[in-house]
This record gives sequence, C-alpha cells and structure tokens, in this order.
Amino acid sequence: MEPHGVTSEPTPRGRARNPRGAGARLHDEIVDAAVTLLDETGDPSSLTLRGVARATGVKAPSIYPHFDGIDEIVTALIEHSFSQLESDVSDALAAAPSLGDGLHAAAHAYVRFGWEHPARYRLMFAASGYAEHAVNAYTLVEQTLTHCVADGTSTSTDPHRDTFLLWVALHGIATLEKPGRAELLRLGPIDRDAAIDDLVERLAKITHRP
Amino acid sequence: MEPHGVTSEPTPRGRARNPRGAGARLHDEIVDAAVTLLDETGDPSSLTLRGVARATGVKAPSIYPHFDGIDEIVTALIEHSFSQLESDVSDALAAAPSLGDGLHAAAHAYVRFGWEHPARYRLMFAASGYAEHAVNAYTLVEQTLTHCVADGTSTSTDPHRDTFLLWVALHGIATLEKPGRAELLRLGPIDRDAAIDDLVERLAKITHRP
DNA sequence: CCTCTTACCTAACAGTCGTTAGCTTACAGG
DNA sequence: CCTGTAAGCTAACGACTGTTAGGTAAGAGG
Repeated sequence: MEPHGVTSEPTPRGRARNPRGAGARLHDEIVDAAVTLLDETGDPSSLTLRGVARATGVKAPSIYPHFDGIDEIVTALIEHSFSQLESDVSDALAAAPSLGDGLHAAAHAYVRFGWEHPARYRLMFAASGYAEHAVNAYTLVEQTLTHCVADGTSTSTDPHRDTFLLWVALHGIATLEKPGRAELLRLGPIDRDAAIDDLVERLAKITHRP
Repeated sequence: MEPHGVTSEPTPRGRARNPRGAGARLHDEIVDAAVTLLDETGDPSSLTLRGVARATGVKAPSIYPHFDGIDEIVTALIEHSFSQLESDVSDALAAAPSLGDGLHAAAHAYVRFGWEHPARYRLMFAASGYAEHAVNAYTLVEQTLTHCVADGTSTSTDPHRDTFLLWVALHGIATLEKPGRAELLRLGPIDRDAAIDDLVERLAKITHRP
C-alpha cells in the first residue's frame, strides 16, 4: 500500500478488514464485544451503539449492515447468554454420576453463571420475555426431578411445583454477588455453596448425597 | 389572587415557588419525583438529572442547590425505598396475630414490594451496598424466627442460616413480575402466593398455620 | 417604602448519543 | 490488467446530556 513502508499496519485507519466473503464475521464479533463490554463494566448503560462499536474496534456506522440498532444487539446478547447458561446447566447435569448429584451440579452451575456474569444475568431477566428462553433449562430440571422421584432419590409429591420453588430460590441466590457479601451483610459467615445444597435438598426433597 | 386576572398562574415561568424559608421542601419533591419516574417508566436509564428535574417541574440547574448530581439523587431514592420496604415488612409483622402468621405476612409484604415496584426493587439491589440497608428487615425476621423456635412454631435448628435461605428465596420470587408470567413460562399455572407460603414453611420450618 | 437574601430561572458550553449520506480501499471474477 | 462490489470508513446532523455563569422575582426585615 505505502511504497516504502513507514506505516506497517495492514489498514491505515480503523481495524483489519475482514476478507471478501466474510463480512458476516463482524456480526459475531459485535455480539462478543457487547458481552465482554457488559461483563467488564457491569453497567447496562454502557451498552450504547457507539460503545459497542468502539469495543469491537469499528466505527459506529459499520454496525448498521449487521444490526438495526442497539436493541437488536442486546437481543442477540441475551439469546447468546441464555444458550450459554443452558449448556452450562445441561453439561453439569450430563456429567454427574447420578440423578441426585446431577441436580446438585446443575444448581451450582446455574448459580455460578449468575455470580460470574452478574450484569449480564440481571439483564437477561430484566427484559420481559426471559421466560421463553429459560424454559429449556427449566424443563430439563423438571424432568430430572421427576426421574429422581421415580427412582426414590426425591420424595417430592409435586415435581412441577418444587422445580418452580427451587428455581426461584436459585434465581435469588444467583442475583447476589459471590464475594464475601454475606459478611458485609453482618450475617456472620454463611457458606453460599452449602446454601445451594440446602436449597436443593429442601425444595426438591433430595435425600442427602452418599 | 390576581386583581384582574388574565394570567392566573402564580408564577409566570416555571413552577410555583416555595415560600421563603421552605426551599428545602424541593429536596423531598425531587426524591419523590425520581421515585414515581422510575416506577412509571420502569427504566433506570430514565433517571437523568434533566429528566428528574422535568418530573419535578423544575429546570435542571435548580437541582444543584439540593443534590450534587444524579448519583446523589439515586442514593436518596434507594435509601427512601429501603426504609419504605423495611416499614412495610415490620408493619406486616406487627399486625399479625401470631409469630407464625407474622412470618408469613412479612414474607408476603416483602415480595409485594418487589412486585409493585420492580424497577426500583432491582435498582435497590443492583447497587453494591444494599446489604447495609437490608440488614434491618433481615435481623427483624431472624429474631422473629428465633422466637418461633422458642415457642415451638418453628422446628428450625439454625435460624440464622434458615433466615438466609428464606430471604434468598423471597428475593428470587420478588424479582419475578407479578402477572401471569408463570403461564408465559408454560409451567402451567402456579399460584405465586401459595408458593410464598410454601417457601416460608419449608425454609423457616414453620408448621402449618391453624 | 427600601433592600437584600432566597428560590428559581435563562442562556450557553462541551460532550455523547443515534443516524444518514457519501467516500475509500481491497480483492475476486472476468 | 480492469472493474465492480463488499467492507468499512469520514463527515455531519439533530437531540439529549451534565454543568457553569449570571439573571430575576418575591417576600421578610429594617
């Protein structure tokens, strides 16, 4: 480009341009940048079109070929996050040696997601319409609990209701922050991980793990 | 008022001015306006200095004698809301005929606040430092639960931990929205109010009410 | 009646935001 | 090699934001 190269960067202004057919690659880069931007700032108001463009390494107008505006980006971010949460939960469930352990592992995986991405977790459930996304992980847990009842691991008489109660409680603990907040609350030290196990045992009526 | 009134408004531009010594009255009006603004829009990003001024019926610079900026207004809003929540809970507790009923009533009052002011409730717990505010209502519940144990209404062996579990679960249900969201979730109809009672009984180990 | 302080205002600034219009540059197909 | 188009750019707009500087009107004290 420059005859005798003082400027060695591939593109003089802006970022490295995507190759010919791969313009769609920017679409995913934008969502990823929005995710890390939200995770790092912790502030949903940082999700502006210009801010996301900046985080992507792109000028603002370059967003428009891929998204109609910031709302579409946020929608994509939320969908991306829900599928991440869902696979976290189902992976934990699948990797466990037993159904009871699976429920415990799934509960921990769920709450961990909330602890590790607090701003994103809040945004996911702030928007109305979270129900459609959450339903997959939800029915997964409900089915597991039903199987637990069948094989005697759970004494639940209403897996449908108990799944709801368990999820509500986990949702509550997930919106807390993970570090020593309990001490800040002057409650004395409370082991959060043990609390999750307690909730699973009491609300899903799972007998103590062997 | 006016001798021959074409202009009937007391002050030609702006709002009715406060009387001489009562300039501090605007301070509370600003907080009230911020509260209703957030409750009505449901969007924390509507809490701008100019927006709050508009809702108060005042021009933007008139805020500065009372608050250094929007952050101070939000802080005042949060403190106001926590004391409202606290009095809601303690009123419910005090009005109940028995300790067990009191815990149920307090739980319902707590969740109702979250349902009726969703954006405000979220903002209250989004800011770090909510712990200092919540601690009052919290210890109130813990003491009540301890008394329940003493008089046999609860079989809890660890009121401290069980208060934490109960609060976490209530916090979870409070961040849901009140209308038929459960149906939206395709869970089939779940009675939210009955769910609250379930949580109180199972987590605080309260025996069924007479 | 006069004055001075209180309570609030207007005017204006710099910065950020979303959005449109139009330009530049690299590369694939002929 | 030439050309067309894809990929991303610059420039600019109008609207909104926080914030400062300085004005105006009303009412209490003298």
